[in-house]
Amino acid sequence: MQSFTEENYLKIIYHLSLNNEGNVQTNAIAERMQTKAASVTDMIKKLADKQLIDYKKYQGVKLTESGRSLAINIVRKHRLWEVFLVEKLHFKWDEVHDIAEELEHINSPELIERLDEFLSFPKNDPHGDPIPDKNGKFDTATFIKLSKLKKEETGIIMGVSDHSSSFLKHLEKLGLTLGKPLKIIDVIDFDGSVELLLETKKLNVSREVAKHVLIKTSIDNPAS
Amino acid sequence: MQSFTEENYLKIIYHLSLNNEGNVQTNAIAERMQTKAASVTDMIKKLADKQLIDYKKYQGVKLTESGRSLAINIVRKHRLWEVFLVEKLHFKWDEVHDIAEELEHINSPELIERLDEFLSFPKNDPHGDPIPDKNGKFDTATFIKLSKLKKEETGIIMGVSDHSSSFLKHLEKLGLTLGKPLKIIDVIDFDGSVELLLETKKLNVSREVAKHVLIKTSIDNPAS
DNA sequence: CTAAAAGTTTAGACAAATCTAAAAAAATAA
DNA sequence: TTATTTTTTTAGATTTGTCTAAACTTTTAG
Repeated sequence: MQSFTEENYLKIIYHLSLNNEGNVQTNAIAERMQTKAASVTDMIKKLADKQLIDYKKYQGVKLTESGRSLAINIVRKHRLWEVFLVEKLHFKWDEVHDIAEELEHINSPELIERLDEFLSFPKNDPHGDPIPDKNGKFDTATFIKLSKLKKEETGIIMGVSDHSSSFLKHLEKLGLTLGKPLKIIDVIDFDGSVELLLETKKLNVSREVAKHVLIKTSIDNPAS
Repeated sequence: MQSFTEENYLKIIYHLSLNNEGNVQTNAIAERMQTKAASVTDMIKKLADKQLIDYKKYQGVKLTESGRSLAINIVRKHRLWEVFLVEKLHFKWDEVHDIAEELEHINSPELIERLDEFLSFPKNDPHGDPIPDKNGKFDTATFIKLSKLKKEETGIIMGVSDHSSSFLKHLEKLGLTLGKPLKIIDVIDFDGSVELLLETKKLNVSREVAKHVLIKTSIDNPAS
């Protein structure tokens, strides 16, 4: 069994390895863990001893099969608890991260299977992220950033790539919530902001925001 | 904020102080914490520094107001999670203790208030123990042990004073579950075992078992 | 009331996770 | 390709919670 700290390292290494292909660097881990590079090196050695990561000095790290499997299980727990908090306890989507961050370390496979069932085996968490099943399999469908859409294109909001409370609160205020359909009216050259029709409402969204909203595109009435 | 370990010490000191009136002894804590007396002394000093317990060398310890309040909050969380596990996730009453032991340390007052509401503000946990409200108040009604009842007396099973899985499984098998009404047919002199009518079923219960079943007595049809 | 037993504390050590400061390796730039 | 910067590692220290062994109080028994 792993300590909370080890679990957090594994989870962070997993998330970092999704963004960049190669090995994960010490400094990147240190930043995410809010700690110092020296501490990361110490922990890295420990995780390598346990065969949870591959590590060669100065070359960064990579999860092994068992390390990856542990990390995905933590992600599964985190996202299931987020669903519970939003669906059952009526928390808002910007309020659940920190609580799920604690709950994800509760160690009881039986509990998680029953929770999954209680929630009717959800496929996605309240931010649209896919929930791995108990074997670690999950939808890898990647959505396109709102900022990549062109004039006239349409789609549905499927997720976000920034989970900060301030960003989520802002989206809420704009009405940009999961499942909402939208159509691009125009992309403004000057600042890259996006003018769009959200259901029936017209609004302008900054490029910064558009970069973190994930869209499933759809064919917009091709006959017209 | 307290560490998990500190919280466990407070909780154990609280439980021990319910049984015997005086101060709680180092060795008693050590036994419950599965640790050594020397370790307990170290922790005791730390908790005393934080003004969570009163401590004089060789004299045992006693919770202060704030220590007691923290301990009761942990008990509240433990019992609410047990209700959740049994009522919502359909665990059996003998399966929930260890999981609740982990969940009780999750630190989010908002979470606990919402959980309480989600569960419709239960007054008792699955073993009949009272759940403190958010101000730390709770029913102090103490029930009588089944082993204290006399021939002809009747009552309802309200709780248990042993929470071990083996004991609870045994009760389940006998049909001795919360809310069941019973009447004493006879108390056997030889071994102190109790013959009783449980609803319509006659059965014999050992003295050891009877000592850990808690009863609310009722007047048994005094007219007859 | 003293001697033995029981219970408690101290002293010194250890493992886990962290830190600072300094050394070493790798990457980058002139 | 050498010098500088960036990144990473090592060395040594700190904190938390634990331990063993020994010393010290308190309680109990004769």
